[in-house]
This record gives sequence, C-alpha cells and structure tokens, in this order.
Amino acid sequence: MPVGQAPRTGRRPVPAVRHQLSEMVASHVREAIMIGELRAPDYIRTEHLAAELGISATPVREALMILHSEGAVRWEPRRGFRVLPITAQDVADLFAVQAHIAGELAARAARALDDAEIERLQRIQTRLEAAARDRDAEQVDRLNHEIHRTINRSSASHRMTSLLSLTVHYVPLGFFGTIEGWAEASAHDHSAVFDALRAHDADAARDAMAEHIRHIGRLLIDHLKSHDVLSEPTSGNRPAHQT
Amino acid sequence: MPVGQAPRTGRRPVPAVRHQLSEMVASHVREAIMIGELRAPDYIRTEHLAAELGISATPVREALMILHSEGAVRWEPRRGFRVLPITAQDVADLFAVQAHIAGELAARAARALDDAEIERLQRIQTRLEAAARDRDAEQVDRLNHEIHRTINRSSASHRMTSLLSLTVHYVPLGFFGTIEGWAEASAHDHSAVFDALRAHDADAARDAMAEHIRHIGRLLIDHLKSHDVLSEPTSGNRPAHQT
DNA sequence: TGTCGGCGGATTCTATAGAATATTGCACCG
DNA sequence: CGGTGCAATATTCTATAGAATCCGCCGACA
Repeated sequence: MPVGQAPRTGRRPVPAVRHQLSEMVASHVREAIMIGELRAPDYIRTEHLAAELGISATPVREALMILHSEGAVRWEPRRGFRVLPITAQDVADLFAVQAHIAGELAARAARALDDAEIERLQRIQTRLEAAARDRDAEQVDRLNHEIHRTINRSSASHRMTSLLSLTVHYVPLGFFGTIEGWAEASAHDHSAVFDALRAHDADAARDAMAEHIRHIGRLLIDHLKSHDVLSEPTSGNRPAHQT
Repeated sequence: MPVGQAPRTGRRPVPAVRHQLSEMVASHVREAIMIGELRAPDYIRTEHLAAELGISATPVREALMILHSEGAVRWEPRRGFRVLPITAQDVADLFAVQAHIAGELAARAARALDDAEIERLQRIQTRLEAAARDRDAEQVDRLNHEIHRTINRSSASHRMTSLLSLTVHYVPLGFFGTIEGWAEASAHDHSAVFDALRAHDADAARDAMAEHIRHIGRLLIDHLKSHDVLSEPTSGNRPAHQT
C-alpha cells in the first residue's frame, strides 16, 4: 500500500463535499487524460487511484463506469479499465459531431428565443469580449458556458442537449482557459451566432455555431499536438465498445 | 424486504455470469424503460431494485451511473436516480444524431472496404433477407448487428464508433425484433447501402445509411406511440444534465 | 391559524471485507 | 532449452455496514 491513509469517520481529506466523489473522480481522470498524465494503454487501478486520492475504491469504480460509457476508457471485465488512445482524427470526429448537434440546437434557439432573451445574451457576450481582452480566461469560460447553456435550454430539446453535454464533458471544465487563442476565438465566433439569432435565421445560426465548434476543435487539436498528448492513428483494430 | 434472498457464495440467481452484473442491470433497466414499465418521473431505488433482482445495491448503482451518462435517467445527488421522460421529439432527435454518425461512418466504409469484404457482407445481407421473409426476427437482429458492426469497424474511427454505440445502446438488444415492420425495413434499406458500398460512392453510402436509420427511428416512434410509452412534450424545463 | 423546529424513518453514499478471477514467477518435466 | 502445471500474488467484483443526508410529520409557539 503506497499511500493508504484510510480516512476515519468525521474527517475527510477532500475539502468541500458539495459534489459526489464519483463526479469528482471522473473529472480528475478526464483531466489526467487530457494533460497526458494518463496515457494510451495504461490500466487505471481502482485501489491505487483511490489510495492516491485518499478515498475508497467504490466511487472510483463508479467514476470509471461513467468514463467507460463516455468512451474515454475501456472496461475489460475482470481485467480492469484502461485509457483509450486519442488521435487527432478522434478529436476532429468528436467535434464534428458536437458541431452538428450544437448547430441544430442553435437553429432551434433562433426560432425559440424572444428578443428580450437575446438582449440578455448580448450583454453577456459583451462582458465576454471584455474579459477576452483582459485575458481573464476563467471569466471567459464562465460566460461562455452561460451563453451556450442558455441557447441549449431555449431549444427545449432535452435528449439532444444531453447528447451534446456528453461530448462537451470530454473536455474538462476550465481546460479551454489554458488553450492559446481560445478566448479570442470564442469572443469572435459568437458574433456571427448572435447576428443569426437576432435575425431569427435558423440556418445561419446552425452554420455559425457549427463553424464555431469546429474552430474550437481545431484549436484543441493544435494544443494537444504541441503538448504531445495525441496518439498515432492506429491501423489496427482497438474497438472502444464491443457494440 | 419483498424478495431479499441473499445469494450465498457459489450459487447465483442470475443464470450465466458471463457479463458483469452492472451491465446486466443496465440492460434490464433500459428495457424496463423501453416497455414503459418504468415511467417518467419515477425514482429508481437502488435497494429495492437490488432486492428485486436478488443482488446487492452496489452493481445497481453502477448501472444507474452508466444510464445517467447515457441520458436515460437523471442523477440527483443525495436524492436518487429518476427516469427521464421520452418524447417523440427526443426519439427523433436521437435517431437524427445517430443517422448523422452512422452516415459518416458508412461514407468512410465506402472508401475503406475492399471488394472481398463487401462480398462477404453481401452474403450476410442475403441471409438477412431470407430471415426477414421467414419472420425470424431474432436472426434478422443478429445479422443486422453483424453488418453494421463490420461497416463501423472498417471505418477505423474509434471515437465516432463509440459515440454511435452510445446512441445505439438506447434501444435494448433484441428490442427491434418486437417491432412491426422492422425486419422488412432493415432488409429493404440495406440494399441501397450496399449499392453505394459496391460503387465505393461515399456520398451515396452516407445518404442511404442516414435514411435507413431515420426510417428505423420512425418505426420505433410509431411502436412507442401505440404502446403508450411516450410522454407529452414538456413546455417547462427539465434539464437532463446541469452541464 | 400559520410557521418553525426537531424527531423518526427512509435512502443515499462511502468504506471495507471477502470471494472470484486473472497474472506472474518458478519449479519441474519432456 | 522450451513448455507446462502450480503456487503465490495482485486485482476485480459483489456484498454489507455504518455515517450522512433527505423527507415528512407533528407539536410548540406566536
């Protein structure tokens, strides 16, 4: 047992227990994969990770189940969970799908949003652009989320929204703040989306949003490339699911 | 405790233990939702379901985590898991996304598959058509899976394939066999896909596959409607994820 | 009468134990 | 020298216990 400080009742090593451990661990692992700390064919051992985090194996296992169904790790029953490789193609595909979904939702929002809500969004966008100029990445991240969340909720398309969040979760919260050029891109691309929303032009909104997402995807690929996180495209077969 | 027969070591109530309990429970719940046994705002109580299945709460909870990230149930921390409503729009959206992904994969397959593999697929398709004529739904289901699996694997696009299986999982395995007209539709639609594959025409393959999936989606909606499984479109806000 | 607060039951959530299963190293045999 | 069986070890996986939290109820008090 390397660390193994078993937390007794009443005292916890984790600071604030607002979210559940499973979610926290899932985020932790997503981030570890994203920064290349956990790499392609590694097994993630539940007990080890649990000891590292000062918790028990149960929530770790739950987190890995989630990550498995998200496609970030593969579950080999009675063997363990292992990290799946990330190729540039994978990221591009993920964002292509995300662009498709987000585009459709933006199109619906263009029909559904009334002018007052668009006005409110516009004010958030103005703040976002200011934050982008100030290089306040965290603030940009927050405002960006607020904008996308509002657009998606207005579409009232629950199922599609949940598919979207699934692809969005792939990139850990706050990660974009660390990417060169992201804040500027976000500030810039949104203006085209807003033009379309104001005109209630569904097709234009779809195109603008989709292009925005693909743009972000390209930035992410560049970032991952330069940080040597991506795997080579594998010619062989390493299916993520047995389907 | 209604059932509560605690399984001692060596003997299990579940027949064959090839898959893990979590997966089995997930399938079980997916099916219960699909046939309307579990309905819209119901909570799924882990201990209750565990007792019903003669297992413990841990794998049940793991299954619900998976279903949560798939978007079938909503997790309210410290409250429980509850079934999310299914509207006709939701199913249509799900299949629209699935059509987009499967179409893209078919397009890649049209470029990647060599003639020998297409020939092999064609033989499976011939058997599928025969099975469809014989009303052997189970056999159609198997062959159908084999065809789609081959097409998807040939594309070597792991990430996109895993997104696809996520949407595919929404409908439990073998469920289509119970749907009126599905076998015929499958047999019929595939022929257009095969024409495109043989011609290595990526765009035609994309269109044919997408149309096929949307067709299946329409059949599913009709089925769910006539079995009174669908919820009314909710005007209010019931977000699946907090994003 | 209406509201606040605490009490009790139900449920979630994390920790932990033990059985089942996989893996590794090594001795033994061909 | 190579392969095979076996024992030791590591890990997964399910069950279970107990703490934390939530919910409804009821009585006190304004």
